[in-house]
Amino acid sequence: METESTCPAETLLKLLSGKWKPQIFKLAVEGPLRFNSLLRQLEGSNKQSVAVALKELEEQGLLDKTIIKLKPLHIEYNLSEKGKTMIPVFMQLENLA
Amino acid sequence: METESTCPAETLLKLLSGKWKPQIFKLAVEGPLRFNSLLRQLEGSNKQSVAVALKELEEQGLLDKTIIKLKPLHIEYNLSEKGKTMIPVFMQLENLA
DNA sequence: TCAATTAGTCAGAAAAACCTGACCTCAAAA
DNA sequence: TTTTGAGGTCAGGTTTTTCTGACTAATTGA
Repeated sequence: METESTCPAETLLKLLSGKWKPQIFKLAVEGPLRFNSLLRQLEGSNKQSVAVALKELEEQGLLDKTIIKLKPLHIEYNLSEKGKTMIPVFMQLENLA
Repeated sequence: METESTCPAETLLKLLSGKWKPQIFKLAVEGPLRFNSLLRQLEGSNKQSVAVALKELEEQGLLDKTIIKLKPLHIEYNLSEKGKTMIPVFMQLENLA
């Protein structure tokens, strides 16, 4: 993933660039994500790509990763505050289709 | 460039996916484009990539290609109506930076 | 203790995107 | 009539992204 650019919109588009990030982001808007169930929802995807996408979305500050220390101990990904600020743009994008 | 997707936002993001499309789109918002001058403005770019990006943006319906039959006969790319509907989203994207 | 589930990592291969340099067409200027 | 500028195309190679399959670690249930 490249980072530098002089065009702000380009930078933003890059946040959701990649084959799986837009879909993952959309699902994150709908609710918390967990690795294996996400993998099953993204038809044609694979562990590696989903893992990388999740890690990048987390590094970019769009998702928060939480370890849930209950019953079968799992990990949850939720939209961060920064992620939430992107919802309106994302929605506008959907309505343009 | 892939096309099919079930996520509308993804489809839209794809319209501006690729190394040069966001910059080209931005410049198109500012005014008509011509091939060689565009090439000079996009530092580090090359004929092939710019030609492909322009062709795709045109196919996607974001740019209109016009042959200007005057004096030195040239070709102009302008934002289409569909392209114009994307300006607000694009601007919002810029403000998120 | 053995198997299953969750959440990954890693190396290597395959596919997609991008770049380079040579070449082409058309029109006008020298 | 050779050169120049605009606007490209094309083959081939490099770089980036994505995918595959094997493997790991922690926890839990049988």
